[in-house]
Amino acid sequence: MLIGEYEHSLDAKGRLIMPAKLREDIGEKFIITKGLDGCLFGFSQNEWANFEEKLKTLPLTNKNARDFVRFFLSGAIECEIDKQGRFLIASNLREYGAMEKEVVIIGVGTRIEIWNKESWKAYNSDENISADAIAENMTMLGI
Amino acid sequence: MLIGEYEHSLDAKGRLIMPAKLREDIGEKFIITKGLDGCLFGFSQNEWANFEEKLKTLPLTNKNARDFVRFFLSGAIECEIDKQGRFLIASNLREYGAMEKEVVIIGVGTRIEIWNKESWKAYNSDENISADAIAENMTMLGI
DNA sequence: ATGTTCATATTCACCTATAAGCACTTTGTT
DNA sequence: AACAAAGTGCTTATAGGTGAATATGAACAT
Repeated sequence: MLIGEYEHSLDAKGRLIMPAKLREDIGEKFIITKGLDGCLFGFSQNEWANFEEKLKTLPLTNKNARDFVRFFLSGAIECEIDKQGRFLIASNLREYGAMEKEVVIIGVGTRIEIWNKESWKAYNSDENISADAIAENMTMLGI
Repeated sequence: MLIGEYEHSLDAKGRLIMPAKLREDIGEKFIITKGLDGCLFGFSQNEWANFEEKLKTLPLTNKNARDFVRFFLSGAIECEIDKQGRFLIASNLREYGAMEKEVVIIGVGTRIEIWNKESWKAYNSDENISADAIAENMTMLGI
């Protein structure tokens, strides 16, 4: 189970440390791709395989399906963690996530998310995320 | 599995580097043809065989189906990657894709797509691709 | 407090993939 | 035969990716 929030920084070549606590669950090789709300998603190979299976069933003739598949597959790349615990974030993904130096990595159960630190702070600001609203949704889900 | 996004440029003779990460999966010889949404499609020999099979099942009696088959088969050409990792894009296909110099190659699972860089940027603009639509599709697929 | 260990940050050096230029070959045209 | 156009192959330069070494700093044990 991928959980927690970790602050780290990209090196000059765009590499990032995978927090030690996530390393085992995410695996030595994993996949990152464009996510929602301006972050990047990272999946373990197992989780990604599930996802790919679903994408394969979508019809080529449907424009909406093409868009969806293009978004995730063209944005995806396999990463490998090096001996020092780092992995490279491809330049197009760094650009998509507006990442320069300080980033936040969070565990979200089945995946990790990589955020530009500023975006993460903005996303978590009171205007955007309120504990009350979250509590309300919890009730809806019967938690 | 063909994934990722790569920016490269055509040389003066219309040749293009096949990104190192796609080279193994696409094979030394592969097929490119006219694609949808203004790009070119590229298939490995295996995937092309699959695709041809599907085209064969379409009813010749249906004008739409005839058009569809003609579109893909008439545009198709076999390409070979040279020692330096490049392949030639036939001039009619370059013309179809409005390609001059800067192009983007993406992996989309079973095929690659070759886009004029400008068209790709336009395709990915907010007006065209909405996060809401993607999120909705994700929910539908149970991701 | 001091020393030890582990995780992360930083720097540098090397190597590979790609870009770009040029020359040669082939093909088709006049 | 001479030429132009298109295709092929080689060479060199460079940016970006990769790996190693070292520095920093926090956590923990003595």
